[in-house]
Amino acid sequence: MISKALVAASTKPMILSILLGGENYGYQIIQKVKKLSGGKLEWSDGMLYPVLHRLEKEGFVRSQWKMSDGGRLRKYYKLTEKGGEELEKERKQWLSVHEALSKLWKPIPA
Amino acid sequence: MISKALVAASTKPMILSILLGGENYGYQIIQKVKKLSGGKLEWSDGMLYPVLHRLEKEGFVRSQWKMSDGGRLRKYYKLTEKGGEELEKERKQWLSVHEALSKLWKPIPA
DNA sequence: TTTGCATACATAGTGCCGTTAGGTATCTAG
DNA sequence: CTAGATACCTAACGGCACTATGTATGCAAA
Repeated sequence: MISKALVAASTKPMILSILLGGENYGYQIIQKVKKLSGGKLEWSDGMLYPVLHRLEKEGFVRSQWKMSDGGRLRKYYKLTEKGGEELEKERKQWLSVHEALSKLWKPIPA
Repeated sequence: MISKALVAASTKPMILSILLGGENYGYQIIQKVKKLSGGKLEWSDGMLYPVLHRLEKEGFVRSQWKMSDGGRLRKYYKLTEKGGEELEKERKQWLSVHEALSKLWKPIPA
């Protein structure tokens, strides 16, 4: 179980990073996150869709309804240029914090 | 500037980690965080004190008023055993998420 | 000496956002 | 035909950082 705060901090960079690898639909993103984390991160759909809508509203992703081979309608999301820039900012922020925490977790400082 | 969500996710592990190295008072924690992050993380006191109170209420830290050499009263916080266990949980969660993100950020997968 | 800044603690109101819960619809397997 | 997975959506609730504000002390510059 991952804490709420940590989920909140990782959703945006995680989604943008996944979309960096190509377009995905919502349900697919949930499955990828689960697999990527080895089952530790299990997102609910009720959490994901509002985030996707917000990201689209802010111009970081763009969506498109498409018919899958199975004749099923899905909403695919892809990263925009602005979203790519945002991802880079998010990534830098994450790494800054991670670095600070890593310093504290290293038993023997240089 | 670090996003609100990322700050929220890192405050608890960061504070507990700092207290792992010995007792500290509030203002001191803010300064250490700033230094540790190279100035990227600048916590406001209005954010920190409620967190410390909450951590104490939950039994993760214990506080004690002490007179400093300069004759100044300060509230020192130290990690409890329970707080140490909590830190370990927080650390594992953080590393899980970090690992998942790292996979997405590695251009060439194995 | 008084003005300003850093130090040092505290609380209240606001707003964001994950969580929980509930709703609709299609596809597949038993 | 029915149960579960797939696939999308929204509303109410609660936790928590942020901002603003208040109090008090020590120190240095004007």
